[in-house]
Amino acid sequence: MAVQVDESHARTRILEAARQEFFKKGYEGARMQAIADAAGINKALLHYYFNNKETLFNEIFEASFRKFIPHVEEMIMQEEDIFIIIKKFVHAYISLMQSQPSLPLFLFHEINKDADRVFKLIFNNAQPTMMLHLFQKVDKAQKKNLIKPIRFEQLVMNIMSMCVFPFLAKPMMQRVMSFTDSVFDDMMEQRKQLVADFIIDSIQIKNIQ
Amino acid sequence: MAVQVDESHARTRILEAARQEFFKKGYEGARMQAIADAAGINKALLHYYFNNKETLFNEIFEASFRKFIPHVEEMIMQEEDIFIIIKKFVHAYISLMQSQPSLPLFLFHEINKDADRVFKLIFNNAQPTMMLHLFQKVDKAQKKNLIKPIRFEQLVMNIMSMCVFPFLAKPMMQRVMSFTDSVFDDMMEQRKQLVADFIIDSIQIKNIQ
DNA sequence: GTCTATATTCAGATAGAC
DNA sequence: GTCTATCTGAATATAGAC
Repeated sequence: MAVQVDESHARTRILEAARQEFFKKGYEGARMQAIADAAGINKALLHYYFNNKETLFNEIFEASFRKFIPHVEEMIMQEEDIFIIIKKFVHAYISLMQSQPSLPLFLFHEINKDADRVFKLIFNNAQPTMMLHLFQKVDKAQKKNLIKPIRFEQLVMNIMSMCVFPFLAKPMMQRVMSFTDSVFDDMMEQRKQLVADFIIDSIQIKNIQ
Repeated sequence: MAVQVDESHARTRILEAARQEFFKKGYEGARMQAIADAAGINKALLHYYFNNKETLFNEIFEASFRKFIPHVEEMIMQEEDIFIIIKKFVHAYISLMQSQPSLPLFLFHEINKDADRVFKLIFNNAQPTMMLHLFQKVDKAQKKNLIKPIRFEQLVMNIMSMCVFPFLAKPMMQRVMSFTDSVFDDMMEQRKQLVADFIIDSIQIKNIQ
């Protein structure tokens, strides 16, 4: 007898509908009615599966937040060439954004409203160690005179900026610079290479002989 | 007889309180009660000055949006050296963000919810021509072989990313990389120089003789 | 212009039938 | 599990005194 293994269709549809609604509108802007409609059910059933709006939200938020920090720790630890690390990091981040384009705006908006609440919700799991590993590799490369002496935090800001910002600013940029969705997609695909090159070009110490 | 020239204190205080509340919480998250409290008045008086929440919001949104595009058109038109243009552009943008740190998140969030509504509200005034002027200068510099052949849109993305993103990601970055407000402020001050150099380093064609 | 008190609206939540 | 109908509460908005 199939002990209900399959996440009954309704529950799954609710989660997907809720994710989209919360991502687009934020917590307060999201409507339970809209979620129910998108999932093809009614509000009562929503409350049957998830007691209330906050429960539903938290479930989605936690899962989303974990995704925002890409799983590249192992790669960083194993790889020695700092330029390859940067290339792979950029690639991983842009790919993540492509698969979840409205994730960062959602996260930043919620964090902005109440950072403490958010981080309490998240950091029962310990602080991610990715940054530490990255720092060590950058530090080593600087000591070997492979890259210029830029402050680590500034370098990370630059990399993350160029990977994530376009997805935050997309609707605005599209208006100001008049390009279509398809052009945007092409640009983002290009950026996997372009951003990595851009970073490397600017930090690399070129030995001119 | 002083024909009420002075924007009676209350109205000014309301606008300032409302700006902060809307910037932090977004339209739906903002509370008229909170605005009234912060302005040191009560809700009824809010409705006396501004008929309703939406009116108040629109007033603030329009003014904010205009600010987001810095007034650098004249500078761009007059200056010939593309590297100086970039330096001044970066400086202007970061300075703007320093004076209005939560402006971009607010704008992007509201635009994300309903881009059409927002742009209808804004673009009675014509499309800003800044981008066009900037494009022409970049194009000219490329034809003179001063800078590498990067696509214009990508270059703009890179510049804006590095100027604006840190202010969007601040609370998140502070957690992940553990730095204080004062360190953040110092970093942003540094970035006026650093970002400009970073960009120029990566697009400049160096004539090695 | 500013207030207290009250009305209205609407979204989240519940009761209960099937 | 799923629905219709209803309740509750919170937030916006208004009436009207001073």
